[in-house]
Amino acid sequence: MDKKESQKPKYQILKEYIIETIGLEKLEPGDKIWSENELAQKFKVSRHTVRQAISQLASEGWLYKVHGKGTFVGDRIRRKSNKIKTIGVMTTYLNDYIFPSIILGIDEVLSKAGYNMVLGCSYNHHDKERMCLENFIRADIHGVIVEPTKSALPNPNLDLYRQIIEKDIPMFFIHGCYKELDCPYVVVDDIKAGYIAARHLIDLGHKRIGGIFKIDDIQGHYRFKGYQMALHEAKIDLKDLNVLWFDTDDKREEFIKFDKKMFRELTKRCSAIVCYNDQVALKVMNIIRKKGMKIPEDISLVSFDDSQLAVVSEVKLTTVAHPQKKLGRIVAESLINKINGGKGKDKIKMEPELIIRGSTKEYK
Amino acid sequence: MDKKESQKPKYQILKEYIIETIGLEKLEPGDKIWSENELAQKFKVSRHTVRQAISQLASEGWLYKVHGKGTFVGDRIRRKSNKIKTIGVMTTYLNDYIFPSIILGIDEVLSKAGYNMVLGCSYNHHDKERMCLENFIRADIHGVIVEPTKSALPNPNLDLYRQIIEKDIPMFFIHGCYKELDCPYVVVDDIKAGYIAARHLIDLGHKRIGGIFKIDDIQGHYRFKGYQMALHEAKIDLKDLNVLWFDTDDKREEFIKFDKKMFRELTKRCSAIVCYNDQVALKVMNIIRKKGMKIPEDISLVSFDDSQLAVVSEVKLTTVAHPQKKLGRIVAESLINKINGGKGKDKIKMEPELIIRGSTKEYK
DNA sequence: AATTATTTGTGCGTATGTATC
DNA sequence: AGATACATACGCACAAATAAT
Repeated sequence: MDKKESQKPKYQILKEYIIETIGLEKLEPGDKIWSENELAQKFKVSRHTVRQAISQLASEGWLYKVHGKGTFVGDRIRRKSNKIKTIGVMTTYLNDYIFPSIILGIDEVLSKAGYNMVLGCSYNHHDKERMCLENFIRADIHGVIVEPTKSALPNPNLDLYRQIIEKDIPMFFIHGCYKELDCPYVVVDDIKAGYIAARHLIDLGHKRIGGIFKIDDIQGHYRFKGYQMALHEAKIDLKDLNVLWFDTDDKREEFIKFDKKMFRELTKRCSAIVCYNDQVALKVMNIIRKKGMKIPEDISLVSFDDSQLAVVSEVKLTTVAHPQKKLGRIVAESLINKINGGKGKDKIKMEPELIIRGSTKEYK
Repeated sequence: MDKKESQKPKYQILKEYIIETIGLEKLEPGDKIWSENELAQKFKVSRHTVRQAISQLASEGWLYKVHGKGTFVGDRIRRKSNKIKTIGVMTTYLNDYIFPSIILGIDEVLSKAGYNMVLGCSYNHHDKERMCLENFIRADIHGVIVEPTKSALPNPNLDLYRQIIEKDIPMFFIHGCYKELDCPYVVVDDIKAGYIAARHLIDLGHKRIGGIFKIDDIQGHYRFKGYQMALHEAKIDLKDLNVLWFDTDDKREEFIKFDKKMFRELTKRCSAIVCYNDQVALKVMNIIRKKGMKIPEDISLVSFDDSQLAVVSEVKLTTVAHPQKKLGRIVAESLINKINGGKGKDKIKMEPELIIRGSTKEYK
């Protein structure tokens, strides 16, 4: 047993002892520790050895020394890194839609707690996502908030996420989480949201209810699932033809590349459509209007998120609200709590809320 | 002259010599440097002193040591920027208005160049501004982009700005610059913008042209100045009563705290109003509409920025466009250029452009 | 205001251990 | 096996900063 200890250099043992004792004796930052000579006597080593141990601890931030006064316990905040704590935040988009509000909520909490926020944006592409993550890791951040990129698809950047987890850097996902990772998250209950949306239409008497969902996003799948559940509960057959799927690139370029014929069919067959989000609803609204049909008289629309867009057009959108700023605040608070070693809820689901406006109407 | 040198400890002198020599002899990472004994003989110091110098340099990344082999020049890439370069960006607001677009433009350039972006938000208050700046400085960033807080008022945080300048951290302002600092900036030519706005109304035949401007913002002053110039040029007397001023807090809370009577007078006296920005124009529009007057039939409005808000209401705003994303890109590019030691333009003025929509009409 | 004790900072000499070639 | 180079460790001396007397 002596061997194991004696394999370690004496200064190493001393270092460990000092760190341990700081913890045990509950020394606060600024408290004085023993002088070099005291330690040397106590451990029966030379002062040189003590100095080696102490100077290394000092350069690591555990201690600081003042000439002529003594050696003191370092500022605990500075122990891990001299620098201010920084949180990496990555979302799929930055300036659009609900994202500014989410980021605002995060910033409110982080800046109040004295954290810096490093912002990255994946533009919902895996290569950009990878770049951001690499930046985060290199920047030596203290926590991460991520909105996953194409969360319903296999992710090529899981190695980086695992690296973050292995480094014990607290990480929260928002909106969804890669199913391969078991990570804390704050999400809106999208299944419920989908259910609420469809249920609202059913309650209004609609029976032929179509849906447009995003296929590369886990939120799209969940909202679809809720929609499906509501229809099933109401014993309405879900016809595959009534559901259209699109993906990120469709949306960004000119949206709804999917067969125009299919869309025409959809509007003919259905009296109501559940739209993946407000953006989609607006585009659908424009197309329908161009066909000479009216909303909500001819077709009812329900969308998701309650973004600024929802109230922009003449017909305000009935939409299932996303908590936006509140979600930002909650995820930031949870993350800080985790960083400070607190035991909070790991998986948080926020309740969606239906906001009824002008885009839905009773089916006569 | 010997004194100065001898005040420094020997190991310090040695450290400097070693760093210098690496540069002079163009030693590449991986090259071996002299052994501890060689250095000790060469400088006539003890080997212990050499070790002190070398071990510090090693912990700083300049050198690395291999037991039994020797001491080697460290990886140069790791030397200067082991950590990724980070740019601090502070704006007055985050989620509103044109700011998401500006930030997007900055992010596009920075992330492509491999920089991280640390985002801060002053909410246009000096205390928040101070917090952000302190964070930036502590975070050891490589460059700063700032939209000044209450740029027309004396600033209590100039000490921090000066600290940044003294540290030779490249800094660009956007939208305006504190007059006490001589800093690089990228701005919209707000005087010209103000001129264009008023000129447009004059060209439409308006003679009684009011204005609403922001008093704590330098942009407000410049836009007013342009407005003034246009009126003067057209030999229209500028009546003080036709100009209203508001400040940040007015806007944030319930806007236009200024005497309602004055505002009523303004709408009676004028056939057109130049509004500080789209937000103000929308509020003014609402008030005017409540009075039963119509835009642009009864009163013409010109605003600034061409934000998303400009096209939200039924009557789309005639507005002098802010380049938004482009401004973000330009300031980010300029900053990176400066960081890399390039000689670019320091003071950049971007041209505003009038976008004519539905809120202005010929004066009959 | 000067002195003294304490504490860290700098520096030298020496000895032994261990990794590499 | 031996030479070389770094790693650990001890002891000593003096300088410089600090605090208390």
